[in-house]
Order: sequence, then structure tokens, then C-alpha cells
Amino acid sequence: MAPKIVDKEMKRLEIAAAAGMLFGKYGFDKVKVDDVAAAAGIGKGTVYEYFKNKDELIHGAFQVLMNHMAEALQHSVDLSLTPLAALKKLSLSMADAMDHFGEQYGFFLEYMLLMNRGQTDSEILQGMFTEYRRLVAGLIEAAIDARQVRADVNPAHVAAVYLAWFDGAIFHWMLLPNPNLQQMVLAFWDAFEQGIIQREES
Amino acid sequence: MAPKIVDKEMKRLEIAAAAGMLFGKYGFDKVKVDDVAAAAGIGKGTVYEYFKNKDELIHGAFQVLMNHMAEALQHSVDLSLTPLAALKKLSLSMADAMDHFGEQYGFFLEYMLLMNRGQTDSEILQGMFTEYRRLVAGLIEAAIDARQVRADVNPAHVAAVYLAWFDGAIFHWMLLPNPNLQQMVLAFWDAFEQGIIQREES
Amino acid sequence: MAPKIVDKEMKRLEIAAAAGMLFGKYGFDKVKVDDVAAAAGIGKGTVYEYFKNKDELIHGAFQVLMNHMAEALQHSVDLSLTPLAALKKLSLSMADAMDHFGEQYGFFLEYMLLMNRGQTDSEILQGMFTEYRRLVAGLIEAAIDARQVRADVNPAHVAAVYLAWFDGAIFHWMLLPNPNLQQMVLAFWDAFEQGIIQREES
Amino acid sequence: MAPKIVDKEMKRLEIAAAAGMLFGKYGFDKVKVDDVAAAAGIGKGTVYEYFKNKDELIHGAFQVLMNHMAEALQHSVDLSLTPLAALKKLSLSMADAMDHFGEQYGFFLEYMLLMNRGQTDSEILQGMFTEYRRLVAGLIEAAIDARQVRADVNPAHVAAVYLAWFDGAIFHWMLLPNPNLQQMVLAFWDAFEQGIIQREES
DNA sequence: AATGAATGAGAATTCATTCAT
DNA sequence: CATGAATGAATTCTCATTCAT
Repeated sequence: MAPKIVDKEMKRLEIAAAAGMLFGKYGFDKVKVDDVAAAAGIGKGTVYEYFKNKDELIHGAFQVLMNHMAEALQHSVDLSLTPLAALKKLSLSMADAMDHFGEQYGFFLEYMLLMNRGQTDSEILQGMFTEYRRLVAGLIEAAIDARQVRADVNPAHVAAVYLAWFDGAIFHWMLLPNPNLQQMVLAFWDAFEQGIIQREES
Repeated sequence: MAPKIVDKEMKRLEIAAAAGMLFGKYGFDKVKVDDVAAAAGIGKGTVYEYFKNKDELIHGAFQVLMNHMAEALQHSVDLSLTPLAALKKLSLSMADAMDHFGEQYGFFLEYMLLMNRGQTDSEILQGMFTEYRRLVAGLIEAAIDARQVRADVNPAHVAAVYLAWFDGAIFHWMLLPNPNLQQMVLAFWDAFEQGIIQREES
Repeated sequence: MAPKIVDKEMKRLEIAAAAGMLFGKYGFDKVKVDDVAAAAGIGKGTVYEYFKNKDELIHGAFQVLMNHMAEALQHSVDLSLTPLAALKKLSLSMADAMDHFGEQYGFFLEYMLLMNRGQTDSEILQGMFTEYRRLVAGLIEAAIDARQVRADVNPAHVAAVYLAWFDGAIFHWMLLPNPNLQQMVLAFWDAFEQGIIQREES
Repeated sequence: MAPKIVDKEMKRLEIAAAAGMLFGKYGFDKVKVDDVAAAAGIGKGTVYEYFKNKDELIHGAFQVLMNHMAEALQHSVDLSLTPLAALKKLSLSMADAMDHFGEQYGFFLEYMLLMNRGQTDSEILQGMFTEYRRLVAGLIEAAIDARQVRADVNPAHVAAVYLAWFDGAIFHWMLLPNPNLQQMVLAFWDAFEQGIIQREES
């Protein structure tokens, strides 16, 4: 009865993945639906069987990227460590993730621009950012409670500062690959944790 | 210079400025040459008298943006202060500049994506970044010499970390305007200078 | 006939009927094969089991419409009446048929356009028109013989005039539903039979 | 200052005329915008300079057709004649117009279908029909006053009957060109004026 | 020098038809 | 037999660029 059994969800993901790769490399406008079809090894019309139009394709591809990223960072908060150590470890995990998703970062950026310009709905990304801010702010609060972190820092603000830095870093690194991400993260963590100032030695 | 030349140059800048405004708001691909002409109050054909094609227009508009930004930050390093105080003042100046150029930041980002994708030459921006890194690294070195900053920090790395942060901050702020730029910069400077850790009180 | 054959023929008619309904409402080009399949409660591919292609579907649907119309008018010539009375009764029957098939009249018109443009074979419709003209011309000839109708009228021409009117009427009525078909037919018959002129009263 | 002086209104009409010709011959959907451009001797893009999209082109072409028809019938009511004679003369003028616009009649029909299906606004055509009905009803009233026409006919209904007939006639003539329009009109007028019935001779 | 009318290459999208299951 | 997933030819529309005035 049922002809050609196809895992539609699977295929949708495949197309979205192919699209995401191209979007990251060339940008939304440079990538033609034809290109996506070719990359996915299907006909152009088939893309439209799975995505109503190019916009949906962009959203879908972004969703897939987000899910991959979320998975990658899923277990990066190690609760067996002290809060500060957990935060440091998270930093290194983020460096890894950045390395891993670096290619796709252009996609991420461009999607963000789309949202910022109100050309698409920004809830997905805002939600994700907010969630991460909460996670980090929680760690910082715990660190304050554990007297690892100064009581006079504002956890929410510091969390925002912390996360913003990673995006800035990858951004600059895309343009100037030196110092590399590893070096950047270490230098960042050093400054962030200890401060740069010279203290009285005594 | 003959006045004609001045006029031409002037008009070129005007067109570039109009284009930059639109690019920032809507993105390169959404902005039509017609729109730029209308915004500049001239005919469509006239745009091509001043810019060979749309790409040149993008570059020209970016140049103008860069020049404006450079001007704005020109005098933000106050040599009468100690190096560390100068660095802090620079941070606040950057917050101001960010506020001022926030609208155009989308343009900046998109142009960067273009470069990163090798669709255009990245020397201008790389040059600018490098210059700023040198400036900041210089301040940090001076601060080390003045024993304001720890001797074991790597000036180049820390300069990169420092500057990256600002781009990350504006980036996040575009998406989530809370905390605002002022709050972010203060929280950043506090952490960056002092570190977040709780020190032995004795 | 084997029952299978009956079933096939039955299903073909069902599909054609569903198609005809849609064609009448939306026009050939607006109706997709998908729509027809959905309306007939079958899969898209199945339509092609019964009709070689969309054109065949159009023809088939038209055939079905014609058959229905022919059935409806089958017994409308009452031979027990005088020829003129029979013609009047036919007029009223046509008004009824028009009311009944009004919805499908768009289909009829569009199919006629197709033929007129030589995009399809017009024999079916021409045959039908010719048959009706003959029928009416026969009635008029009989009426002349019975001295009910003037001997100097040309039966063929008057038959053409008579039938043309009904199509004109339904056509106008589609656009301006006032006066209604009933009123139009009565006014038509009155003028057609009696003439509109004022005669000498004496 | 002003470059390439072009009579835009003129050109719009030319394009619309070219489009109308094609629409009449082949139907809206069979005619590609490319075809219209080619027929008008311009580039495809130029069509879009004068018409926002294909729908506008259809409307525009229809407007032009209507204007031409209106012009052709403008002076066909001869007020120096008696009302009945004027009506007869109008009939012959309409036969001429039908001959002249016969080619375009398919366009007319198809546009009407579009309206009837609510796919476009029908006011233009309804307005035109209503105007003609009023004109004819006026003539009939005048003829009644002049005792040329029976006092018991309903002018509005008879006007509707009269006009509907012409559309029916051209419609049938398109399919069966025999009898020709001239013959049809004469037979129609004879029946309409005198009635077909045989009167008492005495 | 300035203009905007003309252009056509190029892109998104639709949909009749095919065919593997 | 029935199905609907896959397909690409065909079509509309956009917009950077040219060029006559």
C-alpha cells in the first residue's frame, strides 16, 4: 500500500545539514536552492517537498546547527568540580566547540543578523543565549556561595560578559587566526579569574 | 585641488554614507542600488558615476564607516594618564563608540563575513584590527613596565582578548539589550582588572 | 461485463465528476491534479491510472458534464404539444437546466475557449450544438407547417438565434444576477414569440 | 536633464495592446510574459517597468480592449432616428463591432470567467454591462412612449434579453461560423421586432 | 555630468508526470 | 492496483548594469 518508505524526518535533517554547510561557507544569498539540492544529492523540487521555501530551509538548517551545538555542550558542566573549576572547564569545552563548529560560525552570525534586522523571529537564539546566561550565572552564584568568587560581582552581568567574550573571540579569530583559540581562551581565563593587575607582593 | 574634485569626493562620501546606513539596517542583498540612489537624493545612474559597481559601493561605504570609527577613537588614548587608567578610559570610549555606531554594526559584521568567506579582500579590516591590537598591547606593556600589570601576562594575547570582548559584547547586546552596554563594560573592566576570584582577606 | 470493468468505469466517472466540479469553480489551470485526487479521495498517482494526463482528464470531465446535460434535456421536447408550445416548454426546461448547471457553466465556457483556440478538438461540442440546432429547426419547421409560425422565417437561422440566446443569457446572468434566469427566459420568449412592436389596434 | 524622453502612457498602451492580442488568441496562461515582450518588441524586464505583474498586465490589456469597444460603439445610437430604428441600427453596429473584435472575444470571455470566479474585481465589466443595459432600456422606454413598442414589455428585462443575445451569438459563432454574424443579427432582429408567430391574415 | 528607461541573466517556486514499492 | 516521493522543465519576477539623451 504505502509506496517508497522514506524516513521523512531523517531526510529533512540531511537536507538541512547539507544546506547548513553551504550557508556557512557561502552565505544565504550566494547559496542557491539548486546548490543545496545538489549537495544533498536530490532534485531541486525535492527540497521543496521538505521545506516550504528557502526561508524555511534557513530556519531548519539553523535548528539543526543549534541542536548539534547544544548536544556538544550538553555535558560540559561537570558537577563534581567546584563551581569555579566547572566554569574553567566549560571555557575549555567552549574552545573545543568553537574549533569544531568554526566553519559554521558564519552561518550562526548571518542568522543572527537576520534576526537583528527583524527579518526573522529571534526567539530561538534569544532563548538559547538566555539559557546559557542562566547556566553561567548559576555557576557564579554557587562560586560566590563557596567563597571562590567575590561577593560584590553581579552574577548576571558577569555571565553576560563571560559569554559575550567567546563570541567576540571566535569572531576575531576568523579574521586573525593568531593567537589561536586555545591561546585566546587561556589568556582570557587567566585575566578573567585573576585580573590583570599587579598586586602588592608581601 | 580644484573645487570640482572636492565636490566629486564629497558626493562620493555622501553616497557611501547613505549606502552604509541602508546596508547596516537591511543588509547588502536587501538594499538595491535604487534605494541607495533614492537615499542619496540622486538618480540611479549617478551612483555608477561614483562607484564602478555594487561591490565597490560596499567597500566604499565600509571605508567611510571605518574612517568615522577611527576618528571617534582617535583621541581616546590619553597619554597623561597611567597606562592602566588609559586602558580603562579606552574601554569607556569604546562603549561610547559602540553606542554611537550600534546601528551600523550589522554592516560591520556582514562585511566581515564577506571577508571571512574570501568574497572580498580582508586587508583593510585585518589592518585595523592589527593596529588596535598593537595599540592595546603597547599600553599593556607600558603598564607592565609601570608595575601596574602582572609581568607574566602576554601583552599580545591579552590585547587580543581585550578587543575581542568588545565585539562579542556588542554582538550579544544586539540580540539581548539587557544588560546595557555601559553595564557590560563596567562588569567587564572590573573582572578584567581585578579578576573575579575571592582573595584571602588578611 | 466483468464487475472489475464496471468498477473501473465507475471510478473513472467519479474522478471526472470531482474534476469537473473543481474545474468549474476554479478553472483548468488553477486546479492541480493533486486537488482532483484529494477531491476524489484517492492518491495522486491513481488519477493517472484512469486518465493518461491532465488534458484527458479535462476532456473526460467535459464528457461527463455533457452527458448529464443531455440527460437533463432528454425528455424536454414534448411531442404531445403543438410545435410552438413544445418550443416554449423547451425554453423553460433550459432555464431549469441552466439553474441546475450554473455552477458548471464556467467549465463549459472555458472548454469552449480551448476549442475555439484550436487547443483541443471541437467535434464533441460542435456536434452537440448542431444536434440541438436541428432539433429546434425541426420544431420551427413543424410550427410553420402548422401555420403557428410565419412562413418567411428561416428555420435554421432562427434555431441558431434561439439557442445562442440561452448561452448569452447565462453568461450575463453570471455577471449580473438580476434579472434572474426565470425572468429573462419569460421576457425572451415573449419578445421572441410576439415581437416587441406595437401593432395597430383595430 | 531628463534622459530618453518616452511617452510612458503611449508605451503602456502599446504593450497592453500586444498582450491583448496574444491573450485573445492563446489564453492568459498560455501566454508568457516573454511572449508579450517579444510581441511588443521590447525586453522582458521592460514589461515589468510598465506593469507590476502579469495580473496587472491582464487588467491593463482588458481596459484597453474595453476602451476600444466603447469607442467603436460610441456613436452608434443615432438620435435623429425613431427609437426603434435607432435600436435596429445599434444591432447592426454591434454586428460590425463583433466582426471587428471577434478575434479578441476570447479575451473578453476569459476575463469574465476570472471575475466570475472571484479571482479579480468585476466592477469594470459589470459597470459596462449596466451602462449598456441602461442605454437600451432608455431606447425601449422611448419607443414605448412613441407607441412603437408594446406598453406591456418590461424595458429593463427586454434590454437584458437584447444584450445577452449578442454575447450568445458571438459565442456560438466562434464555434459554428455558420450562419454568419450578419445573418444571425438579421434573423434576431426580425424575430425580436416582429415575433415569430403567424398572425391572422385578414 | 546626470539620469532613468531598457535589459536579460539569474533565482525561487510550481506542478504535471513518472515510477519504485 | 494504488500510492506519493521524486523530479526538472517551465514560468514569474528581480535587479545590477548599461547607455542614449
